[in-house]
Amino acid sequence: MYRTTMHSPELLKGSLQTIILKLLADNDRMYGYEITQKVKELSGGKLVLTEGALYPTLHKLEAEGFLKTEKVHLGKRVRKYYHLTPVGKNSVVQRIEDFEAFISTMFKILSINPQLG
Amino acid sequence: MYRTTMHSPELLKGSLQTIILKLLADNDRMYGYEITQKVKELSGGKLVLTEGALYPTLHKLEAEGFLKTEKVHLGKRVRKYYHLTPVGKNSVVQRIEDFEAFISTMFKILSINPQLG
DNA sequence: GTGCGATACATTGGAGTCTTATGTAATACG
DNA sequence: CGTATTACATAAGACTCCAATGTATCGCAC
Repeated sequence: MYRTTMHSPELLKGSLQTIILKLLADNDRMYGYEITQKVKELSGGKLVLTEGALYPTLHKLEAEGFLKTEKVHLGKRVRKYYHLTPVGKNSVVQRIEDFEAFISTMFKILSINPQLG
Repeated sequence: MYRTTMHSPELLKGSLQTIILKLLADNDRMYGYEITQKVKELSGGKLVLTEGALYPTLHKLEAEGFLKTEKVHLGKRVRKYYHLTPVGKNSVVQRIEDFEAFISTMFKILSINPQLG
């Protein structure tokens, strides 16, 4: 997926949108590069987003109405800030619930006790 | 992935191999249809494997040396039992550790408290 | 004795998601 | 000034899974 130092990158498939939406729910507005750095920080370096995964996903979430953008000029450079739309805000709650349901089901199948930290 | 009543089937991508290997670690030998039923049972009906996902995955795991098969004749029908190879047994432990590491990282990013059951 | 649901295997085409590679360009810093 | 970092982006391809389809047997009710 988005490059990881863990052994099974496939596991992460499908969670990138959830990660992005959650970060934007916590931080009001962020730009692409900032998201990659925040993920690296929060995961203790275990998760490193590639741009090839990030930007197409941001564009898709925007096209689907979950995100809005505003361009900010910094000297000659243009930075694109993303923030949640009202629809986006609702979907964050839903997606985290879905993720928790998924984990709960996987714990049952894999016989994992639900108190790992 | 393998059809689910949850809202985000994409989340499950990448975990099918882990599920299969774990079931075979717990049950010594199983055949395809039996695996679909066991997953349905363990997940409380939330996860339903499709054959289009299951059989290619079983064949792939066999080709990679994680599984071996034995054919059992039942009247005119042939049932294919799968069981873990020694390599397969080692990989189960590894994959579950990877899965737990993934969950741990996701919990950090999504600010989820690790005591949902 | 037959029709139907369940059992049991399998393949194919396609959608979706991510990776690798590549491209462009500005800024910071030594 | 050259190199790492910041910052955007796209394109080709791999990989995983789903939906659809195919074949065939078995158990049971009617």
